[in-house]
Amino acid sequence: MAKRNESSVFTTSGDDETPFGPPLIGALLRIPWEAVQQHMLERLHESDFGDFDVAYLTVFQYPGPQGARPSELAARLRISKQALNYLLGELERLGYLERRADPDDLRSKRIALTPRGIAAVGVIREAVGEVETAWAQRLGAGRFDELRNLLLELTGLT
Amino acid sequence: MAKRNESSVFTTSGDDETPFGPPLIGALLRIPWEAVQQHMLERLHESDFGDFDVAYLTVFQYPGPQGARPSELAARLRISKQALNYLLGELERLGYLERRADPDDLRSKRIALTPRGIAAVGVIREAVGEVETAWAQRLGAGRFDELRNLLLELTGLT
DNA sequence: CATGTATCGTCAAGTCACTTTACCAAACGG
DNA sequence: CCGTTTGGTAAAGTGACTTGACGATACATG
Repeated sequence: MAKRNESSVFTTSGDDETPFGPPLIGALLRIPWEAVQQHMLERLHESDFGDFDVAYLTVFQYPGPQGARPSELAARLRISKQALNYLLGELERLGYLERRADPDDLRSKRIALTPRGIAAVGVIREAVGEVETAWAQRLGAGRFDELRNLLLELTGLT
Repeated sequence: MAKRNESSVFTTSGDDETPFGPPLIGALLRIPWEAVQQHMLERLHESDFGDFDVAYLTVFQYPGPQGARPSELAARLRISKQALNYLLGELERLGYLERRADPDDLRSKRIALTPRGIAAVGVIREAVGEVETAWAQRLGAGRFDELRNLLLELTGLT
C-alpha cells in the first residue's frame, strides 16, 4: 500500500510542500460552517450571553430542543443521554431552559426554553442571517440562493 | 425557578412544536459536512486504520500536517500547541507520522507522515471522493460542480 | 390481574482532548 | 554580548464526553 506518493492525482502544482491535491468537498463544507459557528458565538458573547459555551451549540442545533424529550434529543444529536443530561443541567443552571414533567409519561421530561433561551436562539438566528447576507453579497443573491437550494437538496431537508 | 409556563413569546407561528423557522445555512453546511466526516471514519476503520480516532481528523484537515512545524500547525488549527503536541504524540505512537528535527532551526521540529500516514490520507481522500460521486449522482454532475464552485468561491480557497 | 421486559432520567466513575502555567533551549535583534 | 522572542514540552487542572448501574414508570403478554 501507500504507493500513492507520485503525481497521479496531484498534478495541480509541482510543490512538494503540498503533496495533497486541491481542497475536497469536506474542507469546502467545513470551512464555511466553522465561519458560521464562530460568528454565532461572537454575537452571543456580544449580547447578554457571555456564558454561552461552544458546547451548548450542540443542543441548539436545528431544529432545536424545544419540546423534545431528553432521550429523543440525545438520539438525534448522537450523544449519550447522560452527556446530554449534563449539558441540560448546565443550560438549566444558566437559565436557558427547563426540564418539565411530561404530562403523558411520568418517566419522561420535556425540554422547555425559557425566555432567555428563546432570546439566545434569536441571536443565533440573527447571526446566521448576517452571514447569509454577507455571502449573498459576495456571490450575488441569485447564486447564493442557488447554493442554498443545492445544499437543501443535498441534506434532504427539502 | 421561573414558572414561565405559558406561551408568552411563542408568537412566531401558530404551532408551538416548531417555534423556529426553516433550516438556515448553518445547518445546511453542518449536516453534509458531518456526513462526509462519518464516511471518512467508516472507510478508515474498514481499512487497516481501526485505531484512527475522530480527534485525529483535526490534524489531517486540509491541507494536512505534512512538513509543517507543530507551532505553525497548532496556529492553523486554532488549538494550543500543547493540545496538538498531545495529538502528535498519539499519532506518532500509532505510526502515522514522525516529528523530525528541523534542519534550519534547532528549536523546531517538522512533521513527516510515515507510509502508514500517507496511506491513511489516501483512504480519507478516497472516502471523500466516494461521497462526491454519490452527491454528483444525486444532484447531477453539472449542479454538483456548481455547488463545488460556489463553496470554493465562498471559502476563498480559489 | 400479575409479571417480565423495555424505556425514562439520573448518579457515579472513568476517559481524554483540551486548557493554563511554567520552563528551557535556540534564535534574533540591538 | 545580552534582553527578548519563539519553539517544543512537562505538569496540573477542566469539562464534555463515555460506560455501568439503578429505581421508577410504561407496556405487552400470560
